[in-house]
Amino acid sequence: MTYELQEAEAILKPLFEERLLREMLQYGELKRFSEGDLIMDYGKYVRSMPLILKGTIKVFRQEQDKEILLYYLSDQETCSMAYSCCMEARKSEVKAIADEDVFLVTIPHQKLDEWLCTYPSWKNYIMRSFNVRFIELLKSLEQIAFHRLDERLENYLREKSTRSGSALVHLSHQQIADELGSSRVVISRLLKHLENEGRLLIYRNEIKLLPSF
DNA sequence: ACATTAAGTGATT
DNA sequence: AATCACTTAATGT
Repeated sequence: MTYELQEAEAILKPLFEERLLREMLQYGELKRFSEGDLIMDYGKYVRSMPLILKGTIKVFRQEQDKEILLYYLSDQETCSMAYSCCMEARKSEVKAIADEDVFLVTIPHQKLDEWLCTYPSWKNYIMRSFNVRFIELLKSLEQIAFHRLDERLENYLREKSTRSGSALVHLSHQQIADELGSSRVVISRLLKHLENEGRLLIYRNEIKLLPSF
């Protein structure tokens, strides 16, 4: 057994029952991507569903000329969009890019549906994934509907900071603008304002959140 | 020293 | 809150 298989097995073991785990390793394909790699693009047929073993993926959606970040996928998560796409053999409506090095296993579409009937742990996993994404979507809907950009920016920075466990967030104003669906100029202004209030410090490509944040 | 990229700012919509 | 046009500052070669 290769090292890759062992690694995959170790990660999946706590999630699924033994027989499903065997099938998964038998029919699934293990893939690795490096930071920045294009994993899925608009218009490509989705014939398998990825299950992330390690790393983070950003999922985007394009509407006219704008592109917005839909969500991140991380360890042990799967893409609900991919699920519905490949069940109906539709083309991808999203683009996925590796945010950091990614190790994943792809489940062929025939198995998705088959396992749903045979393995309770698979059904639970799929249901939970949909639920997690749904809750998250409700949250971002609430953010957009009820909070102004300055509040969203603060929440965004807070999340980045706690996620990385550091008060230093290394992102350019442009990157932040892209993720919040705003423009660089606006983000720069809001950040400047927060800096004047003494709540953070701005460096090049880096923002330091002060204790008062 | 020069080019490139990031950030700051006033004016306009 | 977005866009434009322009400036200033930081970094890379």
